[in-house]
Amino acid sequence: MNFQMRKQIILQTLEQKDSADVKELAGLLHTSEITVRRDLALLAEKGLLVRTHGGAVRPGLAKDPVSFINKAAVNQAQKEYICQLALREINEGDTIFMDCGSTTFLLCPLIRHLSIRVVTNSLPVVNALLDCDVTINMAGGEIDSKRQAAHGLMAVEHIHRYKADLALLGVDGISLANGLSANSETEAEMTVAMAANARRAILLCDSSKLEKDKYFRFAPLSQFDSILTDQKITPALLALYRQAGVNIYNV
Amino acid sequence: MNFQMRKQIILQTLEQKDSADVKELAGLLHTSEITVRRDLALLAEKGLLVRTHGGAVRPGLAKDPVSFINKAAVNQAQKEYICQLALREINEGDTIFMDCGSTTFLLCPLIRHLSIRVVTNSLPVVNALLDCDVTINMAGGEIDSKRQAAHGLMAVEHIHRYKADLALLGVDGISLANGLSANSETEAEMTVAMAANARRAILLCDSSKLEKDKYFRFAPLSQFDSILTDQKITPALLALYRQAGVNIYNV
DNA sequence: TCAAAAATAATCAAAAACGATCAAATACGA
DNA sequence: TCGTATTTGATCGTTTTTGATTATTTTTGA
Repeated sequence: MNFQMRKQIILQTLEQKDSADVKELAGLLHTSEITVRRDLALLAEKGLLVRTHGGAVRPGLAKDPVSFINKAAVNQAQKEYICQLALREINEGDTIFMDCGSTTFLLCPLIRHLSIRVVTNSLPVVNALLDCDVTINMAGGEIDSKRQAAHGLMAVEHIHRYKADLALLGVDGISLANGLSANSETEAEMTVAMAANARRAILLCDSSKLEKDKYFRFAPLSQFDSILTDQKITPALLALYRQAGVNIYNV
Repeated sequence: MNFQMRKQIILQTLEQKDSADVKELAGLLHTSEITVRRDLALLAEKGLLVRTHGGAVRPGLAKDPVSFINKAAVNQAQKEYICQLALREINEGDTIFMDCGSTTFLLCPLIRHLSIRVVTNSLPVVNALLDCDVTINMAGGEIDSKRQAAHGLMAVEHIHRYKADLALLGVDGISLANGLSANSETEAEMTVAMAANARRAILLCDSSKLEKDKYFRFAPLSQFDSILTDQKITPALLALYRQAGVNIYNV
């Protein structure tokens, strides 16, 4: 058993299990722990793995988990429910716009295995979709540190260069009277741009945001194809929206 | 049993088992170990196999699976030294291009307190500069999962929309004879675009990459203002570069 | 925070493999 | 058959790899 062979087995093991410890590898390779350590040091030097105390992990695993602000925790159950509804709207091969909402972020784990193309301005979404079957396209521009997303002229221009089958959009507030409203103009701009360049634009909106107006009104409901919400919405409100001609779904 | 016959058997054995040792082959070929070694040396010279201590492996097996993530760990001390040199080139108020190299990534912690604007195509750089005094602008486009960076037409176009005071660029290989070379065309494209749109373009290049040619040659040294490297460079090499008119610094 | 346990790095020694050199065997042509 | 060239094998000093030992560092749990 020479170094090349051990290297194969070590890298293969890491590929399968993400990590391995020195004892385990020594047994697997029928060699001593010191030899394993030496091998790991060599492979780490080439960046083929990352050493840990007692073993090694795949390089991808060691990259610092980016600490994204997790608004997702608020109303998470409802948001995850909405994600399930959104998932049914996605077809293999689609190109999809996803904005920087917390709901779209929660959708990411559910679409990693799909052969689709995602165009987004959200850093957390990009991060959640790295190394999977999804082709990612990020809109460039000035980065808003708070929202961890690209906004502004360049970002909007970027979106206008693409045509998507579907836009999945979060929104801060919706009301029948005033349509969509947001806490920030730049975010609203992005929502409008994505909706304008997608064949279908769907709003992901948990029931707590319905009939809430935020400070900046920016679009009528008629510009969107449908709203996906959760089961906490009252039947009366649901009926009211439908009566107004809005396609709103919670099942 | 002549050399041609042995060659057949050796290559066939490697094809079947991926590797073989000298003892084993000597038995198989009914010959001495020294003869096997001589055969292996000849075959290795032609690239038909790769020698190891005690035997040989198939050429494919010895190749390192390319992994771009966490190259930062390789030669980290030298790279951090280069970052110190680069830091001196940056002035408050500057707009700076930074590409997706591991050296530029290591520079991030050192510039978080500066009031500058950074335009980059690298996700790790963006992440490392979130929530600090730096204004970040990310180039949009298709995301290369391996390199964790935006590349391609849109990304290059994005860069061309901006003008920077300084471009800090990593590079895979530099040689006096062939100039800059890279492992990937898309990365080279970005390097060229950034250099073209910056008042000063500086190469960050640890000494291990000097006089190394990678597979894609893409730019002459004359397009760059200077090279920053580390102290492991030999004085002879340093003199050689300076004699050729290259501004190269390691202090 | 400290102390025990685990893992590591450093040093050294042994074993295996290697390269160089030379001698023997073999093949080949005149 | 002889002489030469090529291939093969043997020997020996050198290098590489491996494993053992011990001191140091890192981790972990109180």
